[in-house]
Amino acid sequence: MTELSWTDERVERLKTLWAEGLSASQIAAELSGVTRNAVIGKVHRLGLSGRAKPQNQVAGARPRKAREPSHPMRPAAPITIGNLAVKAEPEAAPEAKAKDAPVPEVVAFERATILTLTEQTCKWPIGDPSRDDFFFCGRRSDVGIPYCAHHARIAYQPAHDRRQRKAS
DNA sequence: CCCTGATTCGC
DNA sequence: GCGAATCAGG
Repeated sequence: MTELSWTDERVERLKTLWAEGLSASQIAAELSGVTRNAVIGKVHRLGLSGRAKPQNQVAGARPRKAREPSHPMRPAAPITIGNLAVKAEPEAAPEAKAKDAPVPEVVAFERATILTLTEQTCKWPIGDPSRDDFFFCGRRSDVGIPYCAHHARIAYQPAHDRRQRKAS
């Protein structure tokens, strides 16, 4: 039974995955038989977009660029510092499906910069590396370990597969 | 060039 | 309603 259409179940998964922050292509790879375009198209038709739903919308207003102001803090791509290869965390683990408290997790960062990184400095990236307000966690880490205990945990968590399919 | 989502428009 | 093609950005 390979009904190729947006059944309730499929739409549900789409919503869930989208809400979890998976990219359209990843979702497309997850749901067989659909391309990322299809996913995006459906997402828009469903009214989901940007993953942010400001319940109120001025009638008539058409905020073309209602995009998210980027993530305030998110490790993304791997970073290479000298001969130290720093891997950004694979995927932030969805705490509890937006159910419990968001958990502020405000830690005392040391605002380390590349110049102040040492073998014992946590190299967890904070912010957007392309911005000037970017810095590293900087707390003390064990020798040989790129992250402090806190971030090492996060970095190791997931066992998810990097599903990056290529459509033809 | 890789990727991302947004929008358009023929079906 | 659907999604490929296209567009715009990183």
